[in-house]
Amino acid sequence: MALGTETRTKIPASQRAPGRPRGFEADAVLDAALELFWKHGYRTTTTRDLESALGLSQSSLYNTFGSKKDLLEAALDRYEAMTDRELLRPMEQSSAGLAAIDTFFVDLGHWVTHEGRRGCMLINMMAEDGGETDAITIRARIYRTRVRDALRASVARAIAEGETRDIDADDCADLLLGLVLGLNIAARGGASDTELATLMDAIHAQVSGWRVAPS
Amino acid sequence: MALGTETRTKIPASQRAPGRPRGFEADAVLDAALELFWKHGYRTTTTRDLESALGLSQSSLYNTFGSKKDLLEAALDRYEAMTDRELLRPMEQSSAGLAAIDTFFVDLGHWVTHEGRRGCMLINMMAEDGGETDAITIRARIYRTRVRDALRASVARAIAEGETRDIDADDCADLLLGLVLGLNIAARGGASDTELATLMDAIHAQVSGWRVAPS
DNA sequence: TCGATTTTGGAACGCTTGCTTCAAATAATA
DNA sequence: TATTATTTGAAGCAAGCGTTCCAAAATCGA
Repeated sequence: MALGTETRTKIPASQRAPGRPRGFEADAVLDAALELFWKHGYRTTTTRDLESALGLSQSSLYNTFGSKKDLLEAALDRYEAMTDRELLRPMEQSSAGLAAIDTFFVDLGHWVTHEGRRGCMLINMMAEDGGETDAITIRARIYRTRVRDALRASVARAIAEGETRDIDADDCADLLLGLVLGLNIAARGGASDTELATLMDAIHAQVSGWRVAPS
Repeated sequence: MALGTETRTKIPASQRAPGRPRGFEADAVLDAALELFWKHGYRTTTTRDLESALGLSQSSLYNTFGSKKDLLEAALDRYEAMTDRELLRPMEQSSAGLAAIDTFFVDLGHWVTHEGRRGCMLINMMAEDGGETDAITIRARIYRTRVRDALRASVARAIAEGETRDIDADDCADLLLGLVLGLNIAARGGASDTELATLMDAIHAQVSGWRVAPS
């Protein structure tokens, strides 16, 4: 019986397809975890919360993802893909100038107020972490740069097409990034609907003010 | 022996000056607690942290202030007085228009970056709490209104004195308040010195752009 | 069907949390 | 000095945290 064991070492364990299969799909679980971290924050989401919301035991959770921080990282990967797809690429691939910025902020407004004022998860994490975790700090910095560059490109397009009066693309992009951060914390931190709408209006008025001919 | 107890009930306990006196000054302790909450946040500051930093035992702490949340409230009272004195009243009492806004943002820049990027404590609390605690939400809302109104008054002064071109004071104030929030989260959330300086420059450029004659 | 290998549920661990308890210490009053 | 009222320090409490352990369950190649 106990013969023919010599072939076992040749095949990597990851390809031998042994053992009990998983009772869940990792991606679906990641999306559910993303939802929790996004809505309630990292620290306040406990592994017990995850257990009951994701429908799998803590042992499976740790067995699959490693640790709570690892799970957050994996969820953030998915989140970045989401923002890329739904917020940033549309602006980057648009041929419009100021109009692209307008639609970006409208989309962002929906994004951060959707389902109980979740804000932007990456900015939430950056605020919650407070620069203590390198992985988060770096991730947030890259994200900010990405948003700023996309905004700058739109402003540059507007300038190139003679859509605007004399403005500096970098200053505009920096200002808008600051407003993205401000809008996020306003949405997340309990500002009223009125307050939020007011801020959105002010941002829109600002962008409109860059146009050559007053609308 | 057990005689002459009839006078005891006539005098209120708070005025009879009995018992062992405190070994600390409440105001100094409040300032130290404020420091901790400001720098490290509310949740991450434990009662043991307070115990060792304030130099008094937890029993004294609870005996004097009630609870951790009560201590935060008392510390926030002091913080509000600080911001009033050092940030808001100078702008409110200034006779300048746009220049008052410029100095406000310079002061704010120092304020939020001082001693390891503490940000503005009230905005920190509003972000950390996420609209869950009414006391915090209301306090933050009042503060935002206060900042916004002071900014609006300065813009209105600039308009009245013909310092600016055609702008709307309310839109400007809302925009600037959004930038106050953005600057805070940038400082608190691990943005680099360069990034912060860049944002400050963009804000300054924005305010300068409101002037009639380009500087 | 056997043995190897993995996942699963549940219990448990060690640690930290906000808060309380209580006897000892301290000081003004009578 | 005895009484009374208050603070203080140390220990302790129950609950919650992230994480680990382990026997039972489930699958596949042989």
